[in-house]
Amino acid sequence: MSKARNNPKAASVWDEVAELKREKILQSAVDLFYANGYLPTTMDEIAESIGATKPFVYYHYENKAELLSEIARRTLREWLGVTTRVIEQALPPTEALALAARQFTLIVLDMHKLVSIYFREQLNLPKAVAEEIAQMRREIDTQVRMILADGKTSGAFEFDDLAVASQVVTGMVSYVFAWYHEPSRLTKEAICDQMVNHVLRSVGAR
Amino acid sequence: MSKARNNPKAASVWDEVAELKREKILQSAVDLFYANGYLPTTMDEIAESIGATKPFVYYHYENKAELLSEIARRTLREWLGVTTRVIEQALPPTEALALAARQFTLIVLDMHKLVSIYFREQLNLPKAVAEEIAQMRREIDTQVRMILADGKTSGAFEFDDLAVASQVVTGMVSYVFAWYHEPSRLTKEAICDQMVNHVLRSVGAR
DNA sequence: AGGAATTGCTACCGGTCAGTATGATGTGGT
DNA sequence: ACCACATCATACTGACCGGTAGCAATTCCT
Repeated sequence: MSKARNNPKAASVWDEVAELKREKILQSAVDLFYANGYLPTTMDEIAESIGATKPFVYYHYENKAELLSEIARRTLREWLGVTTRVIEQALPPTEALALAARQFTLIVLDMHKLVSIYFREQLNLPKAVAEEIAQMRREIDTQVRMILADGKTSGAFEFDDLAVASQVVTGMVSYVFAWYHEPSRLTKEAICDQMVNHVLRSVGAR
Repeated sequence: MSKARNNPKAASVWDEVAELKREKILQSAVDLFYANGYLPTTMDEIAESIGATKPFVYYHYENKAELLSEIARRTLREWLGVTTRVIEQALPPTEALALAARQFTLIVLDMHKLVSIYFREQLNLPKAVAEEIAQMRREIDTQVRMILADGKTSGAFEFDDLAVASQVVTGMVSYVFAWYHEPSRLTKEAICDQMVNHVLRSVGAR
């Protein structure tokens, strides 16, 4: 996309502008994908909603699938970041799970259009990207299991099957995307607090 | 669809045959919608997969959206049936919630293709059907809240916000559709057992 | 200023697909 | 035997949309 320039200073300015355009396009795509779905949304609509034309979009993105891929990648990147940072801190299991649940929920709330699109449109991701995303999900799952297994052996948690518990926890939190919408009666912080409590209780934390 | 016939006996036989054809078509649609998504699936594919042609399908179903609508209706009908029957029994809150969670989970497992399609393709439902389905969801939510509120006032449950708790419970169970697939390491009964435990703990049942 | 590369638009193509017009075939009633 | 209707196939259409070719405008460097 960003062709090499002679002047490195001008190049960085240029890159910044191009990045801004890409961001505008993506935001437009997010709004439309969220409201009308990925397939029914046309590239013309995306372009029109920012007062541009289809070739403008194609100049900045390879194709339609690239927009969806970017949305999925951003979502998973954030989630993976949460679990990775929590693991690194080596906290006691209850605190680790509480922190992960809180941050995870906050991401679902803050990026809830992105998250919704990701869940709905997984099938429309190009094969290669789907595999890449699946890999990230496996990593997240592994890290969640580490926290849960840690808590089970230490007696902090109480549940039967590790795989089910891990899916229950991620499911409970992820599913917030399906019912949260703005304006909300509760603040994001209040919702996070509640979710942390529910998550902790669901795995039998004392 | 089923035109009135003179002979009532012949009519009932005819109806039975027609119903069988409709069912075959729907099963084919379910498999294809599940594997490839609603929009990418063509009516030709649905017809072909049962060795028929497109007009055959159109003779038995008004249009493509009717197939999706039927899938959504069946799913919601089952769920609503569960909560309604549980409420009717007027059990103590813990038992009521346990029973509802178990049956709800079992439906997600048994009809997991239908459930997956419903969640993914909600946006593609015709406006009228979407409203009809939303109404059923509200009824389910109301009934779940009744059970939870009952348990909270009686001291059997312990949680903060009723709306959040209700979504957490339904979410946890519904989300099973996202990770369950056959063949499964655990039996359906084992999964139901686990889910009941997680659900009860998540609302602080002691 | 002049030229070249970057950036964007107008206009079009090719393919797909829901839905249908028309007619062939079978089946039951009389 | 013959009609009338239900049932389904062949073949088509009309609309839509992702993607692109080719040209116009703008900008940046010298």
